[in-house]
Amino acid sequence: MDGRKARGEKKRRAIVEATLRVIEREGVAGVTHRSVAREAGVPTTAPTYYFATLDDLLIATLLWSADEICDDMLKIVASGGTAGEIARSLAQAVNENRGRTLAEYELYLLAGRRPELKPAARRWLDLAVELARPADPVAFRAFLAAIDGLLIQGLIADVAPNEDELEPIVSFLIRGRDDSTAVPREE
Amino acid sequence: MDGRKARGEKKRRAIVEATLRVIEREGVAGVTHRSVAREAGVPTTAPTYYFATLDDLLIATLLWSADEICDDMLKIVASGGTAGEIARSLAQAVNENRGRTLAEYELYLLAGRRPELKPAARRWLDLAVELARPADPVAFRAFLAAIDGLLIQGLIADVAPNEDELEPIVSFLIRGRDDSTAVPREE
DNA sequence: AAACTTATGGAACACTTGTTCAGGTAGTTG
DNA sequence: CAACTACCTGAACAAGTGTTCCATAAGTTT
Repeated sequence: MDGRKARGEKKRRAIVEATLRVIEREGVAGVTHRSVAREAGVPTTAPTYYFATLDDLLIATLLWSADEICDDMLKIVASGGTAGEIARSLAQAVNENRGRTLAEYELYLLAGRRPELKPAARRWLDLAVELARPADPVAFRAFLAAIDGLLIQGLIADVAPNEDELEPIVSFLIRGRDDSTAVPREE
Repeated sequence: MDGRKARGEKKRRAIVEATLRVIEREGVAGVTHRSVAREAGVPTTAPTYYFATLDDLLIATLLWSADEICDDMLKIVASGGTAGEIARSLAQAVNENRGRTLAEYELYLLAGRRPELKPAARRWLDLAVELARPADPVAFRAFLAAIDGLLIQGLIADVAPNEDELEPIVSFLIRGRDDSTAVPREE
């Protein structure tokens, strides 16, 4: 094992994390080699060294962000996956984690223009289907679509909705899915 | 009436339309004074002349795009507003008009970072509520959220969904709203 | 510890960007 | 038709961009 490579891997990840922070703060438009380097506290040319092109850096950030989204979802499912849990998570996403959510959607749209990124962007959707094994696929797809819509609309609301406002909507979507299996399967 | 001003107004609008075309093609990232000028067939400095800053140009484009979205929605409502009509519209948005839809969502997110743009970005939502006067506001909000979700998820699907795939989902969302006003499936 | 390899970073380059500005031009007015 | 004014634009500039390159430092192997 080469210690040099290990250190490199670490710095590489630090750069990706810094990129996500830059996007949270200034949007994808604010991502430049220099701004990322400043944020990560590495030399100006480090991002160029680790990522052939600026695009590659954004792609790596999207992939990493996609992983995090999946992790978050697993946590929600693990904690029961009730309407209340989901509503709390959504409320957090558009309030405390507003910047992060905004960043995730900017990266989401990036995938709209890069076919090779699509699988990563929608990984959480596939994972959700796999975990829930919905009895009524149509209702479940409506539910998943509404999640995205609630988040994105929460981002452009004058005051972002809180848990209590979201809960009835989420509840409606779950109930509508199939009354007999109101709660998603646990593991 | 000064003919000079009339001509200016026309050119101003041409620049905004060119901006939207650039966003469709290359994304917000591709918008520069020069790229817009090239697209509109006007001198390089014309965009700067008509819009104090590049931001102002994007803002004007968002406002114009918001108007168009509202127009489209009015058309759908005028044509009956059935699940089938809505599904056809959504299918068009993620297929024939894919670029346009992508552009609209990029501008949407722009509003997430510019509070003053939020009202314009969600105008179609307010208009929808006004037109529908929903009996069940919770269900209607779920429906509106799902619209956004279906579009954005359609943009990152490997193959965008067509009218027939969307119709059951839209239908489910409308039916859930209020069983007594369920729309009979045609075709 | 010497030889070797790989990671690293500062300086530099060519390029594009947003924006300024002074002059010219077209439409309006007396 | 001459004077005027408001609109418009081409050239130019300073600032910031992505990326290259090579000298150097750091780590590994012999």
